[in-house]
Amino acid sequence: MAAHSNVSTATVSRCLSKSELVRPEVKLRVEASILELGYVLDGAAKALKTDKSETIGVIVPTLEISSFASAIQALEKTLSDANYTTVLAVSDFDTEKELRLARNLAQQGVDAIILIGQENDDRLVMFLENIQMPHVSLWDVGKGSKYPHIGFDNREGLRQITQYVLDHGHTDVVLVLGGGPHANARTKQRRAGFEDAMTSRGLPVSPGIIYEMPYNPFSGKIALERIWGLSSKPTAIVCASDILALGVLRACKEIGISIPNDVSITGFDGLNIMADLWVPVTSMSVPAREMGEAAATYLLNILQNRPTKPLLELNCKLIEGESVKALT
Amino acid sequence: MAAHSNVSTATVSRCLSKSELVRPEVKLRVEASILELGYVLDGAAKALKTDKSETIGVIVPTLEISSFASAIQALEKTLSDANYTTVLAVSDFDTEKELRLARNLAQQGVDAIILIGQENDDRLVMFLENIQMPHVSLWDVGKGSKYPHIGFDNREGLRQITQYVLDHGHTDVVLVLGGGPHANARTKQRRAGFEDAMTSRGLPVSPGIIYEMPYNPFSGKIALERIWGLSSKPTAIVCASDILALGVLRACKEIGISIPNDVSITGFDGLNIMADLWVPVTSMSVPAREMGEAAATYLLNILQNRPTKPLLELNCKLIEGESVKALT
DNA sequence: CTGAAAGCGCTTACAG
DNA sequence: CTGAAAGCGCTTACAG
Repeated sequence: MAAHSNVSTATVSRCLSKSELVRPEVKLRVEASILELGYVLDGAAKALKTDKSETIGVIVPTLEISSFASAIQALEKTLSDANYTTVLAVSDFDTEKELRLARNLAQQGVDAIILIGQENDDRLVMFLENIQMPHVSLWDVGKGSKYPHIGFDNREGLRQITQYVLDHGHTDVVLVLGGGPHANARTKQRRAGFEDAMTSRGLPVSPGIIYEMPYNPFSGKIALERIWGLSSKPTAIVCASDILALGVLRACKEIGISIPNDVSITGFDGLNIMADLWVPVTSMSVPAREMGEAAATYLLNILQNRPTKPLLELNCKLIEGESVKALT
Repeated sequence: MAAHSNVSTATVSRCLSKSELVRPEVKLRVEASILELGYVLDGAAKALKTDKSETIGVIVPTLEISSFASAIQALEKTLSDANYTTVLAVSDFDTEKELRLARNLAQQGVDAIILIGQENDDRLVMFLENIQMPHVSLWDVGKGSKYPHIGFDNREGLRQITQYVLDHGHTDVVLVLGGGPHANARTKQRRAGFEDAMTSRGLPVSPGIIYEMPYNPFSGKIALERIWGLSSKPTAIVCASDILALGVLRACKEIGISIPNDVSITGFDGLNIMADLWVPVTSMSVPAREMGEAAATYLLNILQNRPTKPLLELNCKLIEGESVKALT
């Protein structure tokens, strides 16, 4: 390569960097050789020398939740516009796998790591701190954490949507919550938000009105069946996530329960299809793209030594459907 | 690191590889040091030396089509189980960006590249062939291409679903097709499949019954408005993708067109929410996970010099909804 | 403006 | 079973 254009490897390197230290005629010669030989710079060698890979890792529980996919798409765009590459790892809600993936990404040489919708496991963040890997967590404002977070207030969001239900005259309300083995900080906050709204109205929150289930669409069905077996049925079911709401909805359809006439339902996450379901479901839209973009921008700032503010709180937005009936 | 456990770097390296050439006691000492010092192997140096990064690149048009996300999730799982890392790039349906991303991935040192739902651009595959980068394309069986493909027969799939519509007694059928700037081989095949079904029944296929639109949900709405403005309205609208069908469906709801009473609709892609829309939409399910898995397995075989078969054709599956009315 | 040379942190024949 | 040494392909002071 260098030989082919009669220059040193140093000059080739300078041509490839922005350096305008190279004489135009030489540069042209080198560029011709690059094209002719189909030369592709070896990123590994560059990374070894410079200790920068221009690569950022993302760990996400699943791609099958469309708001996670949106966030990733947004951050990938921001990174790729800055000539950074996104390295993707899917943890499948598995704390151990998450750690393994982080270790793997670190070894792979990513310059920073973005954690999306992370589980409630300190070891991961500790590991990143130990190896001094820049990082930021999304989907949570990380109250009480001193590590960088970009997210929204899950507690407040759930409080708002519950309040919306209460404002429609419901007093007999249950909560369906993703939890069990997947319980994480978000889950706890969402539960707390529900409780906030209830108690502020003087409504009792007995453990019996909270259905904590594994996080998948089948749980919604199981929850609905249990709820519908009660002697005194609630008038509204608040779901802490759209996936669960979808499961509840499907079960209602099967059994022939009419929404919102027989029971009202709300979701949370603002999945873009909630409005298109057979009953448009009232849900809370989450700032997915904004979080993705903000995370990418934040880390690019860090890596390029620009001043930046680490902890950012964005807003949810209530999306009104037709799944909540006003009780008079 | 090597000093800390009183061995050479060679021995450390051997401990990290599977090599059982190291005495157990030495190995223990080294492992203790690794833990104590929080040592993380430098992947860039390893890649430079071995010319393997154990990293595979994926280029996808968007993550916001859930079948693409499913495929990626499946392939990521397969790769990560084999200790490979997935590098993600989103092309946004942009042929130029796609090329840029491929170049970037190559430079980054990925060992192979998976192309998902690629545009009809030979330059990309040519580039990969030139630099001898192993690759495989998904979402198409690549009839007539000598390069590795894993996919399904788009033409046959569209033929089948059109046939299903015709079998329900429809003779006045139109096709809504993603195309325009995003026209690709798939689009052409789907169109051909529609034509196959029509002509096999002796039905005419005038250009006027094919609505080729940009690929997004808004197009569905525009198409529906144009179709509904016709003096003689069709009894069925075949959509070449679920996203378009969703757009058409939304427009019908707005205008107050009842499905399937006023008009029948079908989709294509088998997005997992089609069955949950306000009218469950008959669609063709695409083997997304299977393609993702097969692609990962195929490339792992290539990279590890195992014999493997490159061109694989999987099957679609008709998912019956309630969006097609039987005409008597 | 350009080149010679060192060195990034690994792996791997080669000796022993 | 272990170590000394070469070398992977870059970048970057340092000279000139």
